[in-house]
Amino acid sequence: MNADVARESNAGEQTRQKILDAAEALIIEHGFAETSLRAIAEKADVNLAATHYHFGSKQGLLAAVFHRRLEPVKEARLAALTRLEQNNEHLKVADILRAFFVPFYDADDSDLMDILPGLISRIYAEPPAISRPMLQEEFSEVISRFVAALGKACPGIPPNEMNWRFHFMIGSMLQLARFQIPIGQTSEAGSLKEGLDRLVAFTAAGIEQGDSR
Amino acid sequence: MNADVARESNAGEQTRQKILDAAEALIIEHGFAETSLRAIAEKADVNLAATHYHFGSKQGLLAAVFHRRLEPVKEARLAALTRLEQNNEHLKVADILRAFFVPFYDADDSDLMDILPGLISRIYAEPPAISRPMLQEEFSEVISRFVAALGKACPGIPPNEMNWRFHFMIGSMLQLARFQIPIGQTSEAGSLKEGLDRLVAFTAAGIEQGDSR
DNA sequence: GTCTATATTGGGATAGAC
DNA sequence: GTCTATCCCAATATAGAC
Repeated sequence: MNADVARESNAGEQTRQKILDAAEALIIEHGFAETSLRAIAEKADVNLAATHYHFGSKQGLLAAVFHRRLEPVKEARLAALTRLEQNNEHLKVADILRAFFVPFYDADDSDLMDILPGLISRIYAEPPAISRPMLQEEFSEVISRFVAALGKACPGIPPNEMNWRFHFMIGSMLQLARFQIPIGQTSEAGSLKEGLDRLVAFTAAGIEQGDSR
Repeated sequence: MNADVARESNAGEQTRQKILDAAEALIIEHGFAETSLRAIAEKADVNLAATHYHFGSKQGLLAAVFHRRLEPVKEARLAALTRLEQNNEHLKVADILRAFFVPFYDADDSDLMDILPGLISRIYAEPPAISRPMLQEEFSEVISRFVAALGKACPGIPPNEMNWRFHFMIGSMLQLARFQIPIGQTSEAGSLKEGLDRLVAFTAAGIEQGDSR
């Protein structure tokens, strides 16, 4: 993984990556509107003009930052679900949810594990005019496949209702992403892994609710 | 309600309110960082300098905007829970959750109903350095009282675990606040009221999960 | 308490040399 | 493809008259 970065030996591509890395870190920490191109260029140790050369505008940089991370998550989620469907006749809700969460919280690359939740929760924090199209673009396929799988696992729940439950599930997921531990709780040894288990249990209960199996 | 606004007849207080109203609307629509004092002054039809006179700085205005709305919500939530506890021996989880949600989604004043969800989801969207202290300040008492009530309603669940479930519940609530309908869903006649019922059902299932009653 | 006018900063974007 | 220098604008904030 990440061989694409190492392989690029020309200076231009390296600069591009440095800018993306710096922008990503600053956006996670401060949000998009609060992050200036100047701050990004300084942290990346490149010239300010390079940001415009590579990405055209601040908006273009935003899109690139997000797309670089979201694309692999999308693929991993779809692949995990496909694997699940091939190996089992009847899927359990908790397994489907895990296939959805794991590429997000628990990437193979442990650096990514620190990055993804913070980054995605930022997208959702953007004004709907910005976040809606981006989420639609990056996630509509994933959402429809997972909602369908959940519907199949819970035959009693109509599709429209399952859409809503999926919606609430996303909210819980984001809450874990934003604040790793509950507000007002003193720091706890338990890792993100423990939060993930709790998230699966909580959302599975909400999704299965009222279904007769 | 809102007699405090009408009573203030001196011009200063009227200006203050106009600024707060305008700022609130713009923050809900665009977010805090994206809203300029100029835009606020223009919408409020007051002079730019008046914003500084009344609130000192942009940050000060932010705090005032939020506090004006959060204080009544806090009081309403605590009062609703107290009323519930006085009239029943054993509370149902769904009723406790309703006492928490209703002052938020379903205020008496129907204008407020449009304002509160959008505003509160904005607070959570702010960088943690800003949102954490504000949420702690405004909500810690409410959280501890509601978590305690939920714990009493579900004797099988340890307090630490209930903290987590409460945390996830907040996430679902915010998701409904941010996007009134699920992403990718075509507009639906159902009002916010319908979403509220679904929210109660979803979160109650997650909170009661594993409890033996 | 409200206004006009202005100081000052910071940020996005671009031109043009190398 | 990268740099320096600069343009231009928008924004926060303040000074001082009324």
